[in-house]
Amino acid sequence: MTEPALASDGRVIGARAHRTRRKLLDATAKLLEERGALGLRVVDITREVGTSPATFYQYFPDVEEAILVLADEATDDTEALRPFILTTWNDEDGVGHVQEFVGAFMEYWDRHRVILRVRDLRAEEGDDRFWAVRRRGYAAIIPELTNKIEEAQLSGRVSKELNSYAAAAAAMAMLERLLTYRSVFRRRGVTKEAMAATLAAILYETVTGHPS
Amino acid sequence: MTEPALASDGRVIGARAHRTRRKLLDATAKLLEERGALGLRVVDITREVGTSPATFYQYFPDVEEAILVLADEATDDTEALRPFILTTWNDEDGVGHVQEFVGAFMEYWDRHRVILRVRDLRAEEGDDRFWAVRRRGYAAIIPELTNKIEEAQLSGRVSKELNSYAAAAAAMAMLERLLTYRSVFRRRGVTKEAMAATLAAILYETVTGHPS
DNA sequence: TACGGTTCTGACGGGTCTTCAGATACGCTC
DNA sequence: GAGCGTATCTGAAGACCCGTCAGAACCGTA
Repeated sequence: MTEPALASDGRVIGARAHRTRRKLLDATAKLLEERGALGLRVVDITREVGTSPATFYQYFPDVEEAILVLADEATDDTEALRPFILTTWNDEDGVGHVQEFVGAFMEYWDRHRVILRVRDLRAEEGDDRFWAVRRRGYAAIIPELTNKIEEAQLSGRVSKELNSYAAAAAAMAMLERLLTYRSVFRRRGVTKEAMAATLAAILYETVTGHPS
Repeated sequence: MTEPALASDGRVIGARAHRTRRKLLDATAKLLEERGALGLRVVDITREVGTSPATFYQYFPDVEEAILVLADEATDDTEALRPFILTTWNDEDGVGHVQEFVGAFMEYWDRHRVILRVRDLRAEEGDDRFWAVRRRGYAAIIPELTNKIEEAQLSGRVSKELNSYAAAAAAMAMLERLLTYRSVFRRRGVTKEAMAATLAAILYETVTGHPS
């Protein structure tokens, strides 16, 4: 993904244009952070960069497309999580491995939360492009979790009643969702570490069936 | 909540105005469904109702405020879930009770998904009003789940390492998140029932510590 | 310095936002 | 069921945003 960028007329763009496009993307991310997805206008983005609206349309048909590109970039970063999920979670330090995975996931989410939120909203609203990006992100993770659950089911540690895919998705959903609420936990006095530990414990039990 | 509505100049509104306001809210919900949160404009809402933009501003300072009202109404409906969570989940038909709760939750979510999505987005983006509405919704549920988990911890069925509040929130997060992905499960051949069963199983185990 | 292609933007027609002041129509009284 | 007062609605207007295009500015090269 993230192919060589094109201008709206289809031509391959040069170095200067690439820098401009980059600045526009960065400004989009910044304003998304500051004002949220609903109040995001082309003029604001270009003002932020110090260029004209017309320039924006050279590179993106609309604001949503710029967000889509950002979402795609964030999705590339899912690779950072792969190493943590390719290890076995069944050896003596299983819990430790899971904790590392959860830690990596938390960091990943922190890096990209603003974009991922909009990605997920648009995907849920039924936009196919965001849907595809989202799926690509999970394709790196859910199948591995599904495998782990199926292993656990074969050894009888996890009930065969569970649909392994649904359970894997549930585990991811839980992680993902909770990370958006860090501030709530903080207010309630739950530290980042306690939260990571709890998430890891639930994940460990759900996925491997080992008691935690 | 959902106090007697006021017009933007502060006066209490009469029956006719109430009907107009209602139509505007319904149109907002409808367009939110059809076009999503990003492409929602005042003109479209008023065109849908067959009135003028000026009328909209009689009742709401902006589109977001109308969505906030809808979110508040959806939150009132959380009451429908209370009966299912006030039962004990520790008697012989514990799993059955959990399944009923999950079923009710799925229906609740189906009724309000479009609104709840935006509510959560805006809450996560840091808007205090949406945040408060959201918290009110969970206040009806999470404390009860937290109690159940603490009970289970006292009887030694659930690890005392878990932060009970975080675990309760995790369980809710999982439910909530997954329900937005019904269509994915459908495509993968997971039926609504299988999904409900899997969710109930995970929830039952997480909250009561009984093996499922 | 002059040239050619790449990149940027001023300016425009068309739409939306938001606010008033004034028009309308509801529902109440007689 | 006519007339009235007020609650409610809206047309119109100024400001701003969208999206496009033709032409201007820029940059690298020779």
